[in-house]
Amino acid sequence: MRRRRAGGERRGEVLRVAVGVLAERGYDRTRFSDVATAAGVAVSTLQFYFGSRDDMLIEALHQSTEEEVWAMEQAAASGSTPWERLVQLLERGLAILPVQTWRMLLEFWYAAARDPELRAHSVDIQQRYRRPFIEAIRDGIASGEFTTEEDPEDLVTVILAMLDGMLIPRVCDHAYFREDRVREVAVSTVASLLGVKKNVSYSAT
Amino acid sequence: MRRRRAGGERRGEVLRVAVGVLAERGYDRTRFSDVATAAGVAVSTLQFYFGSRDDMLIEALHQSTEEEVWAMEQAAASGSTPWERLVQLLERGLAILPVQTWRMLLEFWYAAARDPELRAHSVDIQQRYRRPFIEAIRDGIASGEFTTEEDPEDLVTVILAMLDGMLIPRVCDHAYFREDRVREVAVSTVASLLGVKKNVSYSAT
Amino acid sequence: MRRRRAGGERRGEVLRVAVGVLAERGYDRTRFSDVATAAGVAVSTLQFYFGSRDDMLIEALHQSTEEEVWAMEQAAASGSTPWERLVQLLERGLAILPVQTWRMLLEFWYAAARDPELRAHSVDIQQRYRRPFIEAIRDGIASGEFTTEEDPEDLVTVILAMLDGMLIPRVCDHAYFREDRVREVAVSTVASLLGVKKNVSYSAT
Amino acid sequence: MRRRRAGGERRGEVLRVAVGVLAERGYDRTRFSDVATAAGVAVSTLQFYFGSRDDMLIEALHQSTEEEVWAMEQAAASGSTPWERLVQLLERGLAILPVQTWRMLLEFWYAAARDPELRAHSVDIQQRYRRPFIEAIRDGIASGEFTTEEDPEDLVTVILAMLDGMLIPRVCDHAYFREDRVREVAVSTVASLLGVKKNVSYSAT
DNA sequence: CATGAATGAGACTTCATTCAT
DNA sequence: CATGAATGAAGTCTCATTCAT
Repeated sequence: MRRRRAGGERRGEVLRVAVGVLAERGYDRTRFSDVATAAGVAVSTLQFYFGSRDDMLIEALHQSTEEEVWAMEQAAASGSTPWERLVQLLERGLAILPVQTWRMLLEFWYAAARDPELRAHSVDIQQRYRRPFIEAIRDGIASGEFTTEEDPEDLVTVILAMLDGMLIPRVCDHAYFREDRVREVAVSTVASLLGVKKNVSYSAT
Repeated sequence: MRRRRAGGERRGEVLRVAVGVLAERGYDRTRFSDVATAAGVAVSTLQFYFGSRDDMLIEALHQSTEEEVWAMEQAAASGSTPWERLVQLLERGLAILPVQTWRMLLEFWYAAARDPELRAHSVDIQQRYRRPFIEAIRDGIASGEFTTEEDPEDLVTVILAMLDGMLIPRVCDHAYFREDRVREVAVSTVASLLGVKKNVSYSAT
Repeated sequence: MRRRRAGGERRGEVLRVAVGVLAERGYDRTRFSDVATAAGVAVSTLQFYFGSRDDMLIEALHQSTEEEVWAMEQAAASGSTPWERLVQLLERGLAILPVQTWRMLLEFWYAAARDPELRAHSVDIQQRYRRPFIEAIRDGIASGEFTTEEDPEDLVTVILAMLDGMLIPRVCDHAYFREDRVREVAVSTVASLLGVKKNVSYSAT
Repeated sequence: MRRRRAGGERRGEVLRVAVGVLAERGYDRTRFSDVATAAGVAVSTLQFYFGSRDDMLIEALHQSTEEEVWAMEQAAASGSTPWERLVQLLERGLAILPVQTWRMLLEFWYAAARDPELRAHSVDIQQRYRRPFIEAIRDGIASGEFTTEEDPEDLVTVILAMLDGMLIPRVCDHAYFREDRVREVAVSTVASLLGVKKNVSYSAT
């Protein structure tokens, strides 16, 4: 079983360092000594804080995904109409963020593909991630703002796949991935999918 | 230096086994002994065949991605009109395949995010992966079959992101991912993006 | 990179054991497990102390040659006249010491013949080894005690070659090598080389 | 037990290659594959020729020391007076030869220090090596050409130690070792040791 | 609270050797 | 005669973990 021990106030700082190292090196290549060096503490201190190596890394994954979900929930709160909310959500998913953010997300999904406990967590994360999208679309359909015959669930699955799929060119730093152009195309894709008129809608952002 | 090609006929079979084990366990957790056991050969035989563990796994990644690209190129050849070709490509990307296939692909992108040599290969793979899509869209625009003002390059980036993003629910076995529904939504998304009438077009498949 | 200094007090003792094992078995045949067994510690402890096998052995070589140089410098300090000092130096080089001492010295020169870093060290060691000889001879020439037209540098090269050459019969335990007789011949050789009257001088020892 | 198998005519050439590789790399670091690469044959061919790795290397050591003894015996035959013969012997020992020669000799003594079989061989080699020196000195004493009260055996021990000791600066490529100067000093050392007048004698060479 | 010392488990790698052809 | 395929033995190295302070 994974323990979670207490520690001094530096624990929080060290966890943040661990997140960075994890994003940089990847789960299986992040050793205690990497984090220890980066944080300027002894290996045994990490064990004192977090227990085992897995505990440390899992906590780092939880922490960073939690932040990402929270950011998405915030984004949904900042628009008034369904389409505006949806655009805010898309903007967040399409934002130009430090590559570390994307690496960590990919890290999480990759790890969740094999670790049962992480997989369970990933189900939870995914649901909370999807919710604001689903609600925006449901609202838009209800109000007649959106026109579609598809189930909002499936629409969101496709929309989020589109966003998630961009992790790959981002972490691989693929040249064909032109952030600005892609944002526009992605938004207009969603617009056409929901029967929203592009010009009007996107200018709303 | 990475050695290439040593060993007799069994080498090919063993490589195929290595692909399977790699998909199952992931790069960093695939040990020589795992593959040796699965293939029924000695660990030292693997080293005789491939040189080092890394060489073995990288060759496995190359091999399997090569197959995937090849499958995509085949798919493009089987349609007559641009839209039919595009649908064939989408069908392949959306096909119900053994989860091992998706795991291996994610494995590849994940590994390419950190290994410079793999990253270089990933650029090449990605270009070849994109090409049939780009050509189909260019042809469709040229013939007037598709209506869009976006650059085909960016359209493909988004379309492939959509397909790639589905790797995540697939490898994590997320329940919200309903293969059949998603295929339909994805195809109609592309249709609407290119100004193709859904009903007519999708029935063509 | 070679790590330096880790571990507690036992490190020094263990290093001494390593010197012994190295003299006994030779560089390339001294395994971690040999030293570990001899020292009564775990193999991983040796790695904790020294880093790698090479680091351990090189430190052992440094340590023991250092001692040898030091002994020679001590010997030079114990004579008053140049000839007496020289005889002390010769005595040290000709002393009846445990065969381990000679083995270790041969080990060092042998290893230095191929390892660049050790070779550099060997240059330094050799210079310090030669110095007391050179000084004694220079002093003897200056005071008129020695009569020679050769450069002291070259004289020392030959004298030290004579001493070093005895490593071979010693480590091979060759029967023709009669310690006592050889000491006398060697000293009288040096005496005649420097124009010193044997009887008087050698009795001084 | 060490076997010695037969082989085609290339065996002799390959053995010569093995001698070179052995001098270059040292006993313990000379692998089958090193010799195989250098000789352009397969590893299994070496085993076919020589049996085991040890057999191959021991044979290489025997071969090269044999040549060295033979060269010394030749040198002794080329002088008429005892002193001339002795000078010829010294000249051979002091000759400027490829460093590989010295490396191989050191290799032999080093190996003989630990391998019982090689040690036995080294006793034999040493005796044959010493003989021409001893005979020259005995002859010189008998003829009154040399004046000494020491036992020729011990004199040779010291003289050969002087020559052997030069292996070290040679294989380590020490700068203080000035071949030409050292040859002169060494010969005059022997001259003074035997009561031979330097000027006359060395000019005889 | 935090750390350094010490260790065991587990993996990669090297390399001589066996065997069939 | 010579070689390539395949393997087992043995060693080094990495790293998480335990323990005493």
